[in-house]
Amino acid sequence: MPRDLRMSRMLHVLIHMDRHVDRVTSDQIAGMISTNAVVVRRMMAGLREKGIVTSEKGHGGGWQLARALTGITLRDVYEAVGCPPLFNIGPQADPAECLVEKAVDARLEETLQAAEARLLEQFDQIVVEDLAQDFERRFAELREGAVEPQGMACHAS
Amino acid sequence: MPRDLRMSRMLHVLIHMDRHVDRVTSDQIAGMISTNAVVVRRMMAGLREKGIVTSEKGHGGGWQLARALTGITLRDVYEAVGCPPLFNIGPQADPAECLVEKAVDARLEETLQAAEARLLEQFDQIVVEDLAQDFERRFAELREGAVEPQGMACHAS
DNA sequence: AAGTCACGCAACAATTAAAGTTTCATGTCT
DNA sequence: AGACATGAAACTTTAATTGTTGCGTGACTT
Repeated sequence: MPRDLRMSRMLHVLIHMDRHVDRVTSDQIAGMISTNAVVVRRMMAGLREKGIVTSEKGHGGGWQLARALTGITLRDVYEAVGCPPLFNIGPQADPAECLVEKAVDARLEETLQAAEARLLEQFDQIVVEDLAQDFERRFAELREGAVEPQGMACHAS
Repeated sequence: MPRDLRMSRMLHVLIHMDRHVDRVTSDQIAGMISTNAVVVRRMMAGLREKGIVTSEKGHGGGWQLARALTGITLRDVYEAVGCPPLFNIGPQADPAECLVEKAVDARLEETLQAAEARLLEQFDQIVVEDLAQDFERRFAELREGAVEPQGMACHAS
């Protein structure tokens, strides 16, 4: 299995929603991240449950941001997409019988847990607005340079 | 896909090899970790290339430890099994065109890289002997308690 | 010299979770 | 009524580890 892209994709979408559009449909979002509307709804449902976005059915409906990007941390988004396992390595899931294996598993788990805690702390300290400003810095640099600024808002705008 | 178990499994095997047996066949190792000999050879080949174990063909052959456990770090074992990706999450592999996506991917990658570097430092500072002593502590505690010490060397001894 | 044991290697099948797809139902605006 | 958009269920596809089978090679035993 390749890596879990949900968090990365949702961050991408949130910034577009804040900077470029007021209300978007699942189909438009699907265009941004090269997938289809059902996959989008699946992921966005998690964001809605966390109060990050709202959805409206029917004609003229779609998705809207519910909070400013300054109030959304990477941790919020990570949890919104269902807290997928952070690590690809580790001991087997079900507890071992062998004492050697138990000792190995415990130490490995402990080390990974500590790393996970540190990473989640990082996620707590970064808000999506930080990433949006990273984008604007890149955009400004591109305009200053000799190249014309194409691809600013990918497929969406 | 479940988690990558190779590192955990090889740590388990190395401790058994040091504490319980002098020379083991792939089949015996397969019995320890509940798999078959081919899977074992695949993983052990990496350890051999790193100089951690040696192998001998033919009658009476098998695998032997080449170094003391005090000289083998978790990092060594991690690299020996091929440096599998540590994280299950992250941005997509191929570089994005959209500037927003680029900014998101760069920041996420940077954060994960930092976490990876910290974790690998931890792996550098733990030697397999440390885990072996964890095991012996557990074993001693079990003998002191009222329970008989079964399952000391799992299926192997 | 024959036989057995054990690694080396190549090719293929099984498993698992994310991602992708299809279909239908529900709600809302014009 | 009709068009649009989300909600939800069921199924297929994909990618990587793991599991399996078969054959070749080397080494010890009798």
